[in-house]
Amino acid sequence: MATDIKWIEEQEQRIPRGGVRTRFAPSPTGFMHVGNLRTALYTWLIARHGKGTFILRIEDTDQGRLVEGAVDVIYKTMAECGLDHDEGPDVGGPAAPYVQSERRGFYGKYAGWLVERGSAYYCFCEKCESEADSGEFDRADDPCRGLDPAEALRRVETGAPYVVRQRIPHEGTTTFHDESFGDITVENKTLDDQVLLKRDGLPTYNFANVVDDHMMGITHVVRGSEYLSSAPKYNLLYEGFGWEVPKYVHCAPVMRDAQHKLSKRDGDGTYEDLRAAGFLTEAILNYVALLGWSPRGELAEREIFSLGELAEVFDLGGISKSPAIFDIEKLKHFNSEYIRAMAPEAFAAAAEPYIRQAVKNPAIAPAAIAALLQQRTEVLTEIPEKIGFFEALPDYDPALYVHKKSKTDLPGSLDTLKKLLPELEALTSWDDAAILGAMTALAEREGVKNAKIMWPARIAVAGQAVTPGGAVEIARILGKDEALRRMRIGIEKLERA
RNA sequence: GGCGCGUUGGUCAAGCGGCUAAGACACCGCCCUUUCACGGCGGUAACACGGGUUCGAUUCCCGUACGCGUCACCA
Repeated sequence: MATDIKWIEEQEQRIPRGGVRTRFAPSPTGFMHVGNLRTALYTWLIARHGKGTFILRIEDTDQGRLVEGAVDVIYKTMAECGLDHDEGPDVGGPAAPYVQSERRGFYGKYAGWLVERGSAYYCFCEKCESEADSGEFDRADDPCRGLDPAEALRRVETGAPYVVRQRIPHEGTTTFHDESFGDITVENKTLDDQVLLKRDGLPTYNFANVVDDHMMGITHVVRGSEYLSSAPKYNLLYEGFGWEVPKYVHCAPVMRDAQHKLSKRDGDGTYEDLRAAGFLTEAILNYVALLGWSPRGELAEREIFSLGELAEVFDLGGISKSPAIFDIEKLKHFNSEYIRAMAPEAFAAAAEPYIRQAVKNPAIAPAAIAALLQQRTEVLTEIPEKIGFFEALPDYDPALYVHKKSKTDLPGSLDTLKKLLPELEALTSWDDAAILGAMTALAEREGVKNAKIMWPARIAVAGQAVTPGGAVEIARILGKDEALRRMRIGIEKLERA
């Protein structure tokens, strides 16, 4: 059971070197929540900023928590977000395989080697665990730690069940450097001899991570700050192996509110949910990028960045050390900015399903409504409720005709509609210019402000005060017959009122 | 509880020894306008607290408080 040094050396030769290499290493346990997405984004940005390599690695060692289809969600989300990877399970690469369960055989060899190097040891005591839990057992007293190596090896070879533990010095301190947190020093005695290889021969996450990151030549290890306190142990592990320590980049968590981290059970906590809620991928990425990172210097006031622009300006120093609260209102703002910046055709395409959800009338072109909506839509899902009146005139309260700013009242509105109706009936063409012309001409003839004509017209035609677009556009889209029919209804209503 | 990390307006945040302490979201007001929206202008609102160091602290150091993380054969 002596370590196969030759094998180790071969692996060493395989390690891809040169340039920045980062990896996103999710475990497929469900959907991608925002904090995860942000980690993926930062990891990708570091690679792209450094003209380096971005790797996708699937960490599926925990069979118990595997979720069906979760790997596909990861692929799909990454692709949709434009976070393309250069190496990964689906595209291969020099450090293949990229799925941890397919790397099973590696970890035991490395663990054995680490034991030989003196930085780990075989632990046979079955009672350690329960006794440690009950506080009756001090890990420092573990007899296995001091066991003669030859004796330990002999017991392993006889088939005695064991785990491999990291041998952490009882004295001294360990200092590691984090790119955003700086130098952090801890006393070694606060660190415990963590398990590296479990009784079933599989590695723990902490061990697999270090081995894989090394074998894949990762230069920047990006992860959540929940790993900050294990970082010293990682450092000791790298040192034990005699490996170069990568740069650490720890990111503060994304919070749902002051008390709660975003988690998968939160309604809008995942990328998928946000998409379903009507948010655009670009807006989500832009917002998430700024949740925990901000550009410095001249760019500090800027907020809108495309993915490519982010890659250009992203710097490790801009990463925040404190948790950020996810604010859906601000995301809405970003979303509306992105919606307004879209090409009209692109917006029409994105909005069409939502428009059709509310307006089935085949005579009405979704694109016509889309044009009215683009400048005033924050989230796509709010569209249906805004345009229901196109499908059917709501039964509205005549009081809507009273509007102080336009100086309209009930009798005045009735008068206006009565005068406007024949004018519109007489029109030979039904476009914005013609309709507007009829309305402004009437206003001029009556010697009143446009608003005094427009307001009653809007109410009559839409049956509500707040609408996308004005009376002219709505009348045009409804078509002459329907628009005039609604005006007659308005007149009836006013006569009865 | 031990250890580690953090703390600028309600939220995201700039600041990195000397500033009237940026900007954005939200909120309020005004203007524009064919309502709402958009846009323009303006406003309310912050350095957690206490000690130092310094000519001078939001900025550096030490405490306190609060928050987060971690102390698994889970990741």
